[in-house]
Amino acid sequence: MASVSTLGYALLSLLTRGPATGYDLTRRMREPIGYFWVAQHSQIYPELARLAGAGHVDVHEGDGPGPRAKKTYTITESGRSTLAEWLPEPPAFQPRSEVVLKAYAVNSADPARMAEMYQSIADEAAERLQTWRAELKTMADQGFHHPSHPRFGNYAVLKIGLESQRVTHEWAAWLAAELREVVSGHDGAD
Amino acid sequence: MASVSTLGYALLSLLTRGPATGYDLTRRMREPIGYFWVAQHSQIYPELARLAGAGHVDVHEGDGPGPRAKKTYTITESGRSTLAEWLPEPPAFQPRSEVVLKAYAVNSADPARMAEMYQSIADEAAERLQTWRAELKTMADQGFHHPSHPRFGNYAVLKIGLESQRVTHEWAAWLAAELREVVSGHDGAD
DNA sequence: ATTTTCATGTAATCTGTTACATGATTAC
DNA sequence: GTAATCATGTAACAGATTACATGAAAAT
Repeated sequence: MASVSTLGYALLSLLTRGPATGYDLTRRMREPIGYFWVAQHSQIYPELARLAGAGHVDVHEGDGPGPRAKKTYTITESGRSTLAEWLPEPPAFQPRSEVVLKAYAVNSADPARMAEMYQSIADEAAERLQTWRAELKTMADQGFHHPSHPRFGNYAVLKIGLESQRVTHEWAAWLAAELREVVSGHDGAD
Repeated sequence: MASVSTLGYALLSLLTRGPATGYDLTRRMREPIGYFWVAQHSQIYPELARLAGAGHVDVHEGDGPGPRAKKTYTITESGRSTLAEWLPEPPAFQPRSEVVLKAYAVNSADPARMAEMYQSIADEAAERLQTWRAELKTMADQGFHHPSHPRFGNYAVLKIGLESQRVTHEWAAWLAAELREVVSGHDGAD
């Protein structure tokens, strides 16, 4: 009884949205769950084979565009119940942010260059914030914001994605401004 | 010229706060940078050896409590400049949150149990929020909030940590409330 | 004509976790 | 006396990234 990895559960979650090929899943792993969970196709293909071996997904082979057959995966009852058991278990926190790590060591580098870097982070976050805000609105218009809607999960993920970008934007902009103050020389003692 | 891993840079960052043993670094890797970067001692010891081999840290061996010598590491000029070059480079985003992944699949599980789980997450975040708020105040009282203070990095990390917990708290509480509504049956159509 | 998209796989490498292993000193 | 803290290491395994490899069809 090979236990399922977190990536396996991520794939099962994606397959609750409907059958898909490994290729499809690689793309779906970007929006919106990809804002919080990433995987390359080289990781996805072997994992799908494992899930199929465990009976959590069914495979249908058809003609492919390239030299190999195209495989469409469908979640099975076993897959659904395995997923349902895993979901309410207390999830692990997994930090690890290079953005924040660099802030920890911020005074070990040139403040002007660090200010530039954090300003870029702030700008990118602001852009994402705008895009995702529009996406969230579209989802709400489609009724995804109702907790019983089958795509409520997409809505919930985008919602925290939005808030995370807002926090990143505000924090990075603050940090960039503080660093620019150091550069300009007047430190503004309070 | 073996290039330094992200963990290596994390250790160099910690060593800018002063010399330390691998054991010390394992503990320092918890507060506050540990809120955003974690590592076990089994990963830290070999990495310190690599940094020493590359000349980024100096080692001083002394009497240890156990069968082996106690090694105290100090960052070198080479270590400082390597760190300073890495810092302004655009950092990689590394998502990967089990908490959010589970939200993506939230309607594949029992809503009552999921509501409980997210309520726990919300409660834990609220607790951390309180603790970290107090810590941030202590830091500000010590002058860490000035960008030229050698421990400004600690302050900056704690600041985003706080905001992240706030967002997690609000989002998880919202999600738990929505799920409880599903359980109680009246969905409140808008 | 060339690039992008569709589609699947493997190999080598790197990163990270869990478990094993040792032993002195200090606090309860 | 027992548990926690100090202190360092290795081995086995699991998870993830980068690069290699193939090839048709559609779009530019």
